[in-house]
This record gives sequence, C-alpha cells and structure tokens, in this order.
Amino acid sequence: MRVDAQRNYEHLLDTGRVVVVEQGAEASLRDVARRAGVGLGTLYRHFPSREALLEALLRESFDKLAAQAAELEAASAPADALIVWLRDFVAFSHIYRGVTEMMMAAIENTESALHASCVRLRGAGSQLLTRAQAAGAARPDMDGTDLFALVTALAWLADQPSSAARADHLFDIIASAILAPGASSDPRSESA
Amino acid sequence: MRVDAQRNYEHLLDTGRVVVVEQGAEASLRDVARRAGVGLGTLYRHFPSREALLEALLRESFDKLAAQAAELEAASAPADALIVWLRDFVAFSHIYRGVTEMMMAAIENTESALHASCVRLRGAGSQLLTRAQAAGAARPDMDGTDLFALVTALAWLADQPSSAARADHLFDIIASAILAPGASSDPRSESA
DNA sequence: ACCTGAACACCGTTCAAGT
DNA sequence: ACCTGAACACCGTTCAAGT
Repeated sequence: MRVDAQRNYEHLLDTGRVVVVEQGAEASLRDVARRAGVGLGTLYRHFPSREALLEALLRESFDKLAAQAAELEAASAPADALIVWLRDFVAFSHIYRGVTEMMMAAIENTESALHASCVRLRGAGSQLLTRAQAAGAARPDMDGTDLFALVTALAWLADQPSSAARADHLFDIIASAILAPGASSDPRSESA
Repeated sequence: MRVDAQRNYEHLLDTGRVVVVEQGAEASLRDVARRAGVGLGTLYRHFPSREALLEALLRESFDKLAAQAAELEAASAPADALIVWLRDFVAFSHIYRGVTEMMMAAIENTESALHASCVRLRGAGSQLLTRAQAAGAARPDMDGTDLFALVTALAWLADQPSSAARADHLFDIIASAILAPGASSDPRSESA
C-alpha cells in the first residue's frame, strides 16, 4: 500500500468512528469522506461497502468478544459464563446505534463484510450455550441461532430510546428464560 | 372535504397500502404520490408525515387489536388471554416491514401521529398483564412498558429474515419468561 | 380549497479523468 | 496506484403558482 493510501485509510477509519458514533450505522458515507478530507471515490476504494467500514471499525471489539468467550468458558461456571458473555454482547453492540440490525442482516448474507464476524460470534455464544445445557443450567430446546436472535433483540431494545432505560431488567427477564429456572432443581421438567 | 380531495385521499390510502407492503414502513413517499397519480404536495396535504399515513393504514388493525384485548379479558383465562393477545400483536406488526421500529419510536414521541395508538396498545397489554399477575400466572416484576418492549422485540425478530422462521419458537421462549413458570406452584418464589 | 411540480438540500454509487 | 469529483438516479420537504 502506498504511503498516501495508508494515511487515507487510517484517516477514514478515525473519521468513520466519529461520524458513526454521531449518526449511527446508517451514517452518511459522503459525510465521512468529506470530514476526512478525502474524495468520495477514495472512501469506496478502501471500503467497498458500508459493512466493510463497519467491520473495520468493529474488528477489535469482535476479537475481544470472541476471546472473552474462550476465557469465560475456561474460568467460569457454565451459567455465569453464558450470562456474562451475553451482557458483554449487548454492551458491545451499544457502541454504535443501529449496528444490531446490520449484524442481523449480515448473518444471513454471505456477501456481507460483516458475515464472518457475526458467524464467529454466534459460534462463540453457541459453545457457551451448549456447555450450560450440558450442565443442566440452560433450557435444552434452544440452539446458537436462537441465542443469537435473543441477544440481538436485547441489543436492539437497548438501542431504542423508549426501552433503553430498562435494558438491564429486560435482559434479566430473557436471561431467566434462557437459564430455564427450575431445571437444575427438577431435571425432569421439559418445555411445555 | 371537496369531492376531488376525498377521491385523492382514498386513492393515496389504497396506493400507500400497496407500496408499504412492497417497500416497508420506510417506503418512498414520492413513489406513493407518483403511483397514486397525484402531486407530491397533495400527499403531504393529506398526510403531513410518514407516521400519519401509516396511522391511517393501520387504524383498522389498531382498533381490532384493542377490541380483541377487551374480548379476551372477558372470555379467557388470564394467562391464555395474555399469550393469545401477544401473539396477535406480533402477527399484526408483521403486516408491514419495519413498522415495529416506528411504533417503538412513536411511543416516546408525543408529536408522532402513531403515538396515541401505540399508547392505547400498551395500555391494552398492560391490563391483560395485570390481570395475569393478579392470578399468579405472570411474573410480578414487570409492567406494561416491559411487556410492550418484549412483544415489540418479538415482532422485530419476526421481521428479520434470519430469525423469521423461528419466530414462533422465540415467542415461546419469551412467553415462558413472562408466564413465570413455577410461580403458581410455588407462590413464594420471587425475582432473583 | 385544493392541487401541482419545481426547487432545495440531501443521499449512495459509479467511473472518466487526472496525478 | 491511487485520488478526485462530476454525473446519475434517487430521497424528504417546502412553497409559489396555478385552477
């Protein structure tokens, strides 16, 4: 990469972060280029799609979340590990407004630049869920895709002004469903 | 209202329905006017905002949902009434893509043309919830706003291509949390 | 009273022309 | 190699001018 290209790339990332914090995942790409002092074509050259820019902005967080899933799996009790990680997931997706919806679209779309990262996160959650299920600490009639949907819905609720203030409480309610209350004290109880 | 105005209004509603079914709640208003064979200003005269158009399109469904809440309250067991109504709510919001997000925004925004209808629905759900709680059939640490958020999240999930197919299952999971399993068999159990 | 559509200020995306 | 910005096809919203 030429030095000027490298400089532009980094400047676009920095500016992108600022603008996406301000305007959310649907931020004006024109505005990003403008504020980065760069031609519109330069932005598109470095980030061929909106998802590509977001992926670059989120890469570090994606990596952190995946690493923490592994740590939790090694160090925490199954139920705790799952819940702590889900909470981290919600906190993470709160960095940028509207990123939740994009991730939900990306996980179905192989072409999306966010696809791989979303699949990776779903996999990380899936492992924590399976472990909790094996320990009898999570309801058995769920898989990683269900978990991803539920945590994404929670992240979405945390993004909505009318429910953001009760996001923690809503988290607890859904968490109680995932943890299948009563399952450990009465292993014979199944889904209704 | 002048006869030509009346005709335009109805034509806009019919066309609006078609276009919103096609494109979702964020449909192009220009397109609606164009396909209705009407000037852009005419659309804005009859529907000063996107929400006003959606409100007109949804009015009938809003009324039906409210009426059914009353019926269920009179005729069904508390838990059944609540669950059936929540299911109807999700089905209703599935008519138009993206309407869920708009409703979530409208319930906080007194200026929105959808505000009153959303508040009414929240109230209807709230009553069903209170009744179920009084019967010991729903978890006590929730109110109508929590319920509205949860059912809206379910409606949102039903709108996302990656979770639409499992919408029923996700509904059951969240419903199980609302119904506070074990509460009736052990009234002493409280929120964790 | 009501309708029309040009006008304004924005988008995303592409691509010929420049260095 | 890389950058630029005009060009194209769209938006939402307003409002002067028409009937």
